[in-house]
Order: sequence, then C-alpha cells, then structure tokens
Amino acid sequence: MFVQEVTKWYQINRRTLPWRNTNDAYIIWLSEIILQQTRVEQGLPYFYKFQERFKTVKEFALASEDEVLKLWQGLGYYSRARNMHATAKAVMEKHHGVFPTRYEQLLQLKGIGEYTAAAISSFSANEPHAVVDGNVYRLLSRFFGISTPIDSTQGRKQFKELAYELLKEAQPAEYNQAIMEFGAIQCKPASPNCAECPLSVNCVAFIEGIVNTLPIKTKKTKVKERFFNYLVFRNNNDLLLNKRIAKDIWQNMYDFPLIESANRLSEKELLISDDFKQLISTKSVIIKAVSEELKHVLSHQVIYAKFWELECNHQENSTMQNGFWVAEEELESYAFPKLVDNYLKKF
DNA sequence: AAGGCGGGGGA
DNA sequence: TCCCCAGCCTT
Repeated sequence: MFVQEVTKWYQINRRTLPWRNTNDAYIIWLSEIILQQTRVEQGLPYFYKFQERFKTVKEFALASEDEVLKLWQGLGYYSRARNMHATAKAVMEKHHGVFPTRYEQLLQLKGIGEYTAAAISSFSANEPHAVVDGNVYRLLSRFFGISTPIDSTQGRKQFKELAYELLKEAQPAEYNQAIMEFGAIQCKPASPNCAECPLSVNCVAFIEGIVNTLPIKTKKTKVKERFFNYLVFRNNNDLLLNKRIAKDIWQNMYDFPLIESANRLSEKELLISDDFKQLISTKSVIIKAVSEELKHVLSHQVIYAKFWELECNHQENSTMQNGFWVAEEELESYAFPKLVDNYLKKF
C-alpha cells in the first residue's frame, strides 16, 4: 500500500529536473554529489555549470583542482569537489572512462557512500538498492511511527532494513525517486501537507498527532567561536594571497595571510602580537583601513573576521610558505570561501 | 561512536 | 533563533 501510494503520488506530482529521464551514470553522479546536504534549488545552477563545463568524466578528470573548486565556490562542503575530482581521475584509470553503475564498485569511489551508491546504481541500472536519505528517514519514521533516533547506529540499521523491505515490492529506479520526492514536497520537515496527503489515513504519526515530533535526532552540533584577523597586503595593483593547505575548513581554497586569535583583538593587541611581526617581516607597511567585523556562520563554527588593509612598498613573502602575489584582475580565477568573497565584493 | 565539514532557507 | 537540506570521511 505504502509503495503504491507513494509511486502513484510521484507520477502526478513529480518535478521535472534535468537529471531525471536519463540513465547516464556520469550525469546522475554529478547531480547526486551536488545534492548531498543541499536543496535542489541551491544545487540546480551548479549542476548546469558542471554539466556544461565537463561534458564527460574525461573532461572532468583533465581539469585542475583549482578550476573544480572555483566552479564549486559558494556551494559549501568543498571536500565534495575535491573528492569528485579524484573520482573522475579514478574512473579514467580504473574503469576506462566509463562511469560504473554497480553498487559495489561505486562504493569504492571517493565521496560515494551508501546513499549515493544506491541512488546511482538504481537510477542508472535499476539495481535494487534502497536510498536512505533525510527525506526517507522523515517519511518512514512518521508513517510507521518509529521513534528510534535516526542518528544512532541502531536507528540507521532499522531504517535501512525497512527501506530495503519496502523496495522488494517496488521498481527501484522510480520508487527511490518517488520516496525522496514525497519527503521533499509532501512530507516536509516543518508544516507538512497532511491535509491533502494520500498516506495520512494509515500514517501513525498523523493518527497519533505526533507528526512534528518525528523523526527524532539526539545529537546536536556544538558551535565553536573563532576570531580571524586577515591581513590584506597591497602593493600597487597586487595582493598577497594564501592557499589554505592545513586540515581545516576551506582546504585548498584561497584567502589572505591570517592571524587567528583566541578572542577578539584590538588594533593595539594585533600590532604588538608576535604573529603580526612575523607576517610583516621586513616589509614596511602602512595601515590604510580596517573593515567592519564580518560575522560568518557555518554549521559548526561562527567566525568573526576583520580585514586589515595594508599598503606595502615592496613584495616579499619569505615568512609565508603558501603566500604569493596576484594582480587584482587575476583574483577571479581563485576559489574563495564565501566570507572572503563577500569581503572582496565590497572592496 | 563521535565529530568535522558550508552555505542557505523556512518557520 | 533553531532546524534541516538527495551525506561522507576521519578519528
């Protein structure tokens, strides 16, 4: 009953999306990685950009990581872009440039976990692997009244088993699309459309009036505060950039020489700090301006950032391993985190 | 098992 | 504000 109703609803209410109605595993892979933890509306323009720039997995593999990250700029979770690039190369080397469609092979590729392997293998080859994403957790927990936390090991196991059980009576490709679409459009997280829901008569959460308490999640991410003091060195038309190579946020993207402090720094505290002296090195520098404090919120940290604009009479960066000077017109080819991009747009 | 990893949108 | 989004990887 559940499977039939969800499928019937889907056939009437499905959105037309550019990655549907294809069984090209490469195109489906593009869309699935972009959509991880990302709403369709937010990912859509990126899907078009990537599809246009990289017509084939070979073109993707031949690109530079810098270019891939630049295309990905603004979408977040940048490891997705780095992993995609690695996977494109692996497909060239290990699969002769033919994107695999088998679940077990897909799982071997970077950035592809159980969900994405199930999605690609079912959509491209109709393999019977159940997708279990946020939409599926929500819909199943409500309809069957399951209160096991979805972020527990037991919960993941229970929902996965149920999803696979339901898939037995279904057409994998269509039903996997259907159950996610139903969760995204009909059984939404907040204010789901229960009044017009074809499942409501049998929905445990609806009958018991606990729709908005499900699904249950136990862990909450705690947010860390960080204080960034960016030094924007300018010499005539050139700016000093930094490549972020540390194991930290925004890996392999670009920003400016950075002094991070445990708390908010006054101008005096910044100027007398050892970090500042070290970055200045032998440069003679004039402070031209300082930006307002920009607050940048990530899911797991809040960054308070100030940009110090420094006029510099000569170029040297001996104290910075990953520093290099770039002409202002060249900035557009570097991938910047949103925080830095926001600053650059103003200045 | 827990924590890290972006950015945006809805209520 | 808080929560969630077509999750995955490392520790």
